[in-house]
Amino acid sequence: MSSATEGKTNFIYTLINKDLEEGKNNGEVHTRFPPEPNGYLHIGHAKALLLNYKIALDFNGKFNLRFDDTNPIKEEQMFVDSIIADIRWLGIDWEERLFFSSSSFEAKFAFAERLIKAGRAFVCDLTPEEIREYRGTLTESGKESPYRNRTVAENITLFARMRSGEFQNGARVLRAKIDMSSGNLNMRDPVLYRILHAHHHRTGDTWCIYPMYDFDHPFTDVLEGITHSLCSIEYSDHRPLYDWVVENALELMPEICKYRSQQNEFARLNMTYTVLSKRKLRRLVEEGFVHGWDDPRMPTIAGLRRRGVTPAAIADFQERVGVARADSTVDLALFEHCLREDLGKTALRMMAVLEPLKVVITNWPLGKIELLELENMPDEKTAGTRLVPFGREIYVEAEDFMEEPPKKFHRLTPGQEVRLKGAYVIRCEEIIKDTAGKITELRCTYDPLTKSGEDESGKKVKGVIHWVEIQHSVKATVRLYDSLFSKENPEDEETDDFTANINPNSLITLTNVFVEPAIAQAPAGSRFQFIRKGYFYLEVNDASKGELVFNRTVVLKDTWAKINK
RNA sequence: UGCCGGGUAGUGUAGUGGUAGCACAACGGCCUUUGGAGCCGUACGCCCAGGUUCGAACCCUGGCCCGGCAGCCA
Repeated sequence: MSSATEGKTNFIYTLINKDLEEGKNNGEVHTRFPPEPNGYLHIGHAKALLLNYKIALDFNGKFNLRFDDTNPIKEEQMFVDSIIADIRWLGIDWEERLFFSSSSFEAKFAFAERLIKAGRAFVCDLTPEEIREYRGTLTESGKESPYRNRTVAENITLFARMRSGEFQNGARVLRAKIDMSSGNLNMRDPVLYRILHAHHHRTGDTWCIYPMYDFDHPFTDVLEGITHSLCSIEYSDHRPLYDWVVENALELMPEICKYRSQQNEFARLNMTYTVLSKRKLRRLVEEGFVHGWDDPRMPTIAGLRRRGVTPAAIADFQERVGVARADSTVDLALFEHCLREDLGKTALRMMAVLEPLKVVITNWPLGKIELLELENMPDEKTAGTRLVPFGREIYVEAEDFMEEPPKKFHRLTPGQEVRLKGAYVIRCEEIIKDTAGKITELRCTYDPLTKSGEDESGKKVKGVIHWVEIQHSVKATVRLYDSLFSKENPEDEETDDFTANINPNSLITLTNVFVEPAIAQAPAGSRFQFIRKGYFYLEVNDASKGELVFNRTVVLKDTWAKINK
């Protein structure tokens, strides 16, 4: 046991430690992350990815990035690119070990030939429908293919002819000769190769036969020297077949197969208020419920990135979630906690008024602007300070004023003073309304003795609100994101269609937002805490177009909202 | 009802024969120029029933409940 793994206790670390004690694979630990390039990575993939990566780190081993590209019909180079970008962004380093299953198709073909020669594989002419019928059912055993006893020579010839392109898609397959009466369907002479006349994004038209996952994956693991091949629970039933392939690889291809790779399964991630299946995410995109795979409401890595989520928060989340074999659904609140924790110690505090209410401070001299020095992070002095202009006309948050406040409302009311954050204490003297009775402006007075940091008034006000001086403020657009679904579990509940549970308020766009001038100087990609409102990601800052767009990453914890319920 | 896997606070996860812990959430309080952060505290759990044992979350037996599997997908 290495000291690096102390403190981490999960069944995978336990089994790896045991393997190490037993001296398996020369005491090496080598993991991999094997995405299929047919879609975008999401937070569930990040769990698997980081798990594999950290195992390699913790056990002083190696980690490979490998694209499982054995099905040219579904896979595209575009996804290879996006997946690589996402994994890089997460901070994963695969060093020089970027691999593609398709790179070793030739070795796999040779392995298949040896299986044939060993009498352990055969070319089968049954149609797909017939193969299904012959396979039997969950409760009845299958029956052997009439082609099962072809001679080695005939099989070799037919397999070569499959490769050379003589047959149409689906005409023939190569199958393993295992056991048609096995209780495990995967062992009932599984298909190893199928004919697919399709252009592959890497091998082009070199091949018209492609290996199946169950044949390709274990063999590739062995080739790459993977010691621990982690996958999700639904592959448990495939493990005997995985082992069958590994055993045969070791026996029949000893010149290139040295490692006894082993598969172990863990439960995939589920989270409340979202869906994590490629099929469902695809529906959200294709049916226009979101604006694309990288919509900030999507649980995709690309979406989370635009949302303002940090790689550190994702990594922290992955560790806290842990890993086990039991099905589980993690509370979204845990993810949000990880976000706030990371952002809380890295994001500068700034002021922005999302829904402005004009306040005129009647006893402030006309035209006078005072520059106030505010801390960028109150709990972290090294983050420094900035100057914030203050003047006669400011905006405050509309919700921070109430004419007839409920009990415990600590903000601005006709009878109650509040402090403007980093500035002065003000009192509301007059409410201006339009003809409809809507409040359009407040007339307030300030107390000159209450300047922040040099208060001589002795006043103890309960409330502190944020504000922005109008003249120097910068207008911005803010996208308020909330969870995409309004139900903890979007997929059960009474409806049979998860899209019925989409949160109609998952995106609210505010275009009349005013931010303090310092924020407008920041480059796109910056993250801020808007005081009292939440964490925001500056997605676009294009001065030439006057465009300033923020995405809300996560709200602050809100005790008042809770009291109010 | 074939094969495989799984059930520890609300959620997630430790603990593999010796006082059931941790985190998030919840609740109460303190503190606060963010109703943020921080601090202190409270409550809640071994699926059930038998058995073995001085002693069982852990071992045995029998139930119950949940998940996966019949692509030439991965």
